[in-house]
Amino acid sequence: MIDPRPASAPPRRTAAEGVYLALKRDIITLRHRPGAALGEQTLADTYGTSRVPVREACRRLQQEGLLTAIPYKGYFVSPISPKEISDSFELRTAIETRAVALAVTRATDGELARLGELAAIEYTYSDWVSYVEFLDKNLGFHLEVAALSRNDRLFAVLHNLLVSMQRYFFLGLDLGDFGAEMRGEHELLVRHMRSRDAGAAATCAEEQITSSYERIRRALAAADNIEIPITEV
Amino acid sequence: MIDPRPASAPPRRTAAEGVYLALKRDIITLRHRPGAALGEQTLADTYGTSRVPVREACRRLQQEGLLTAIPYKGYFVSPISPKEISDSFELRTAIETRAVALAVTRATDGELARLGELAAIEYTYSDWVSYVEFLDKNLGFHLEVAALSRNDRLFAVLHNLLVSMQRYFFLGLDLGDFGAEMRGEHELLVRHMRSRDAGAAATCAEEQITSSYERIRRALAAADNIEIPITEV
DNA sequence: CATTGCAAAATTGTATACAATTCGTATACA
DNA sequence: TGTATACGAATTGTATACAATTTTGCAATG
Repeated sequence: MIDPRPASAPPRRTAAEGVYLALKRDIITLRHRPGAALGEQTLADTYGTSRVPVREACRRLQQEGLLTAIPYKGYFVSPISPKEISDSFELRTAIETRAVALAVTRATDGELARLGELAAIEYTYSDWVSYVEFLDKNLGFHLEVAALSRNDRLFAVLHNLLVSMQRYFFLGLDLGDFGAEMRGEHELLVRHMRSRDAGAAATCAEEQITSSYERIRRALAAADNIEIPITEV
Repeated sequence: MIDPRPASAPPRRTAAEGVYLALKRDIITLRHRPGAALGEQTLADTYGTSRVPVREACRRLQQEGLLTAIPYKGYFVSPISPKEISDSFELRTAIETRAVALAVTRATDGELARLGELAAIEYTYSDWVSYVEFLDKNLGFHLEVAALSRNDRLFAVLHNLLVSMQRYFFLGLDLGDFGAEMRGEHELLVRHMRSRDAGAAATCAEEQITSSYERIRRALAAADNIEIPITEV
């Protein structure tokens, strides 16, 4: 008899898993500001469990780059520096452009059609709720592209990267009114993919990632004088 | 006062760290065959510690893809499948070609000169010791290229990937007599980098990674009839 | 003979206690 | 005043005990 569980079993609902998810959410949404000091005992008290599950959660988040451990000081929410943002986008470009090219050669027409549906997302400017919803759907779109590459290892790495990059969008930066533009970009990308032009699709993806980075960079520069939680430890 | 420790502090010599390193080495060198079953208690006995440090080590190795956990069965050394090898090389190509291109634009002449020294490595065919030594130096060369990209995040991901791929070279496959050829490839790559031609260097790197993959693929196909620890769980 | 129920065994998850290490600070001393 | 040092506080690391969950073997039953 074959194990009835799906290939990648969903993690059991355990205390460690709970702390991991809650802490991750709180870090990504910047409820814990970059640079904030945490401690195993404090976290254990906060989340109502003991230090052991907290340790496990923190080690995972550390490996994902969201937490930084300083021995005998505690855990710290990894600071967001301009270089970290730049590095992340650079790595993302390297991986995601390849993912797009691979997806073009491997995805079925049906899958690309479905991807087109996922691309039809926007947000309304200065509407926070709509913006957060958009972020979630946008992540889903890019993860789907990654999945269509049919490369599990690539998917895992890109997934981790994209999730940790979500944090940048919660900085409260005024990126501007780009809902429609981004939707257009997404749909253009899918169009290139559906016409099975790997080169054009990859180039298109690279341009879009670059312009996304530029939007953040500009907003960051413009917000230079206000309170941005970019810490220098 | 600035913390006198280097930016990335070397991990303390702790029991968990010890188990992690030993287990990782044993997995990479295939002392633990792919598919082999391990268990927390067994490992704790083996390495002379308790289950807690073992758990931590296993979780890390799991995230790095070297271990697979099956609930209430134990940990298993991740099997090596043709698809896993293919996926890994694909991801490696995506990241390393970009690393090379970035290094070309960012490394100093001195750093590239030093890289040229690291490139001067060979192995003598059918000499296992020389081969293992070569593997280590070869990893060092590619890691140095990654470091010269000046992208910490890219470095971390590529580092993890390259280390886990070392396993493939311990399968006992007869890759053939390519010591001199690979040295030539390395030196050609460095030459392109020193002439600051990012495009040529990236293309060169991609070709070399592909040919490395082809060597493994051919050897794997040739060894199809003999005992290769490619497990299907 | 297949299926179900159940209890024992195995494994993982969690809490707690304690050991080990490091840091900060106060104090002694030159 | 500057420096060394010793001690206490804080933090992480480890072991052990126990609880929770799942698997497995076996027998009973249709």
